[in-house]
Amino acid sequence: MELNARKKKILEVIIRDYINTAEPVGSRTLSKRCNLGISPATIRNEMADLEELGFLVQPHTSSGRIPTQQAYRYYVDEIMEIQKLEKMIRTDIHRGFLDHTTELGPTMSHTAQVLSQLTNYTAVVLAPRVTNFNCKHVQIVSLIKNRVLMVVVTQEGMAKNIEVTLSQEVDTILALKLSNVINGFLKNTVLSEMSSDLIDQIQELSPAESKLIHEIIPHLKKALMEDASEVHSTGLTNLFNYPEFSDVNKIKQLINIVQEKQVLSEMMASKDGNQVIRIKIGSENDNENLKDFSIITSTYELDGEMMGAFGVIGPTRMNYDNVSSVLNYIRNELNLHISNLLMK
Amino acid sequence: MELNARKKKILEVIIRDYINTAEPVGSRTLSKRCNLGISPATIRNEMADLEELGFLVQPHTSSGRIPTQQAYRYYVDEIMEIQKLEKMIRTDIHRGFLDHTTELGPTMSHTAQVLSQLTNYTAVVLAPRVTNFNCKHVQIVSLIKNRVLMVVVTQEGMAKNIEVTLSQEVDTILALKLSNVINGFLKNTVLSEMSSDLIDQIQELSPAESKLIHEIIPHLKKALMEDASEVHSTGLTNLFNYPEFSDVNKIKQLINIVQEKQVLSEMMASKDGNQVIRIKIGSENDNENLKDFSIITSTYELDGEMMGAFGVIGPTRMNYDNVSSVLNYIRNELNLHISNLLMK
DNA sequence: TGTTAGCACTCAATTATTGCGAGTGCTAAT
DNA sequence: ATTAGCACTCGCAATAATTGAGTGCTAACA
Repeated sequence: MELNARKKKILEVIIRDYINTAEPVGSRTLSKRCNLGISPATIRNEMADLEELGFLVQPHTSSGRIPTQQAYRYYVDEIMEIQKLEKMIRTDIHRGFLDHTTELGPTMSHTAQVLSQLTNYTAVVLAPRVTNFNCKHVQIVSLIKNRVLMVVVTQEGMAKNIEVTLSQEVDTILALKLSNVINGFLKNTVLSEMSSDLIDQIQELSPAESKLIHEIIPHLKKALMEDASEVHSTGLTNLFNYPEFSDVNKIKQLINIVQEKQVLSEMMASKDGNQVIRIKIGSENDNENLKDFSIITSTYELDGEMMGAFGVIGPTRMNYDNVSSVLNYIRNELNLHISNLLMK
Repeated sequence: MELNARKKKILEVIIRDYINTAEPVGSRTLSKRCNLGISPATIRNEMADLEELGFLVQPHTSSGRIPTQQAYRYYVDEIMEIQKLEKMIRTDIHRGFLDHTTELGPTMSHTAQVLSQLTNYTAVVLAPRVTNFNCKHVQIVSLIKNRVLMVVVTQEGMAKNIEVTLSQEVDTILALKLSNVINGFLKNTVLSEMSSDLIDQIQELSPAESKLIHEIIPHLKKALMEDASEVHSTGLTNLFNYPEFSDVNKIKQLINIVQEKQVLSEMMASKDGNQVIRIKIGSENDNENLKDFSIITSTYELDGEMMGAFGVIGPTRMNYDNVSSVLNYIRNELNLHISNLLMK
């Protein structure tokens, strides 16, 4: 879909204006704002064209026009360019990260904090997942009686707790022994490939111990399959200030989204082409609750492998320029600091 | 403050009615509802008295009256009695707990779930704290380079993770040794009493190891001091349906409360007399954000010692009867199931 | 032929007007 | 002490009038 330069310009100004004010924009006000020296009448003609092409709609006859989702999509694809953030802001962000990157958890919540503050929307950050394939160490800790805690440590130095109840009592000594068995195994292969046969081949186990290992392995596998990566979110109330969310039902939707961490996590982690900044506008989102929102996400990496995702949820009338710039820069920062925290 | 029987009855009916309908209640409708065979005129006189005594207010001249906070307080103290829940509901709850009490985390979130569902308000549950005094085992797990995870296990079989960065690299072997040293120490005394002098007396340590122990202990102490007990909350959106929360600002307040977990946790854990069910109405709450809400809390115990708290946040026009009954029963259930999960 | 001024028209939003009804306080009768 | 009766109050909902930003169309113009 191609537009001539003037239509493009007009569309741009309309979108920018509407993003700022949330008010339908009319030909009169527009002719003042865009210095193209065109009269309102001409603009009206162009606007009529743009409406016919599906870029604009009128909330009611004889009101200004507002951009459609298609318009935002066009704007994002063809008009806007990701700007570099101002030097001052960049250094501010950088300093903030330096103060909060000694541990993984705080880094994640700080990221969410910064995101929501810089964009004035709701921020979501997905912590790195602990999965099957990069598990380098398992420590079994006796809790009480037949309850144990399994701590799984990944190659990158992340940890995940799994609490289970076993059929027999496990004391500290036994817990240590079980840990050793599993870790010995982990030297040669990955957890997901540990089968019953392999367990039975292990020499030094008593029948009771063998039985425990047989119980433990499926629990480990199962827990590592679930991608229950932690989700941090902030700035929920930021959106309350925008007029489109003065409706309590919209707010309900938003809260439902943020609370369904599982869904959110899957959605954000899903790859979509190779784009660094992914923009989903309104109904482009699969999730029913997100139909009235736009969401912009990005990912952070370690040695080229995707570790986690982060992004911003806001109205479809979102400041796509600014958010993209912010995400872009935060992405760099995260990549930088994550590689200090984790290692391959 | 004493009221004669009739005034008391009238006040009761007004409160009950207002709790149900959120509408100011007038003398006419009242005379029908309360079968005391009194005419509206008489009721009007009584109501005027009750207003003078501070139990009722009129939103505007010539409308019905609504109860004041003082009225709710009187109702809670002098009128209402905690009912036993219906048999059917009791068994329902009990069954539900049986299905969700194999682990501590799920038990907590299930409790929150049940609470919010039974009351239709917002539920909050505080998981047991892991503190200094009942720590029986510490397991140090090497994460990567100089980063380690310390798992603290309590007498009761709860665990807490503490992630720290140390000055030297710690491998699996060293982590084990450090764990042993600390656990050896724990046999005789509690963590909070471990001093520099005592560490230096330990024989088997190399200077490097000694240095690490010197670093680790303060981290442990500090982490166990913070009472960052986990907070589970559910049913945030339940309150949205009540007319008093159709205002976005009220909702903002609520979200702020629930998000400030630290504050919430302190508030709920604070003892207040020896009451089993604690009721705070509107401005009886210290927290500014809670001034428009009522909160009813209770605690669960293990061997007579308080483990955690749970409760419900709702409008001051809260169904105090029902919520109290529910909390009362849930408290018993929790005490029962917690003692299966944890042990002294 | 593209642009613009002018004009009649539309329609949401605001303000004013009215009527209704649930409620009150007061007084006089029971 | 209680109650019926009555005049009065005032929020609320419905209706009507007003305003104003915006449009589409037509005719004139460069």
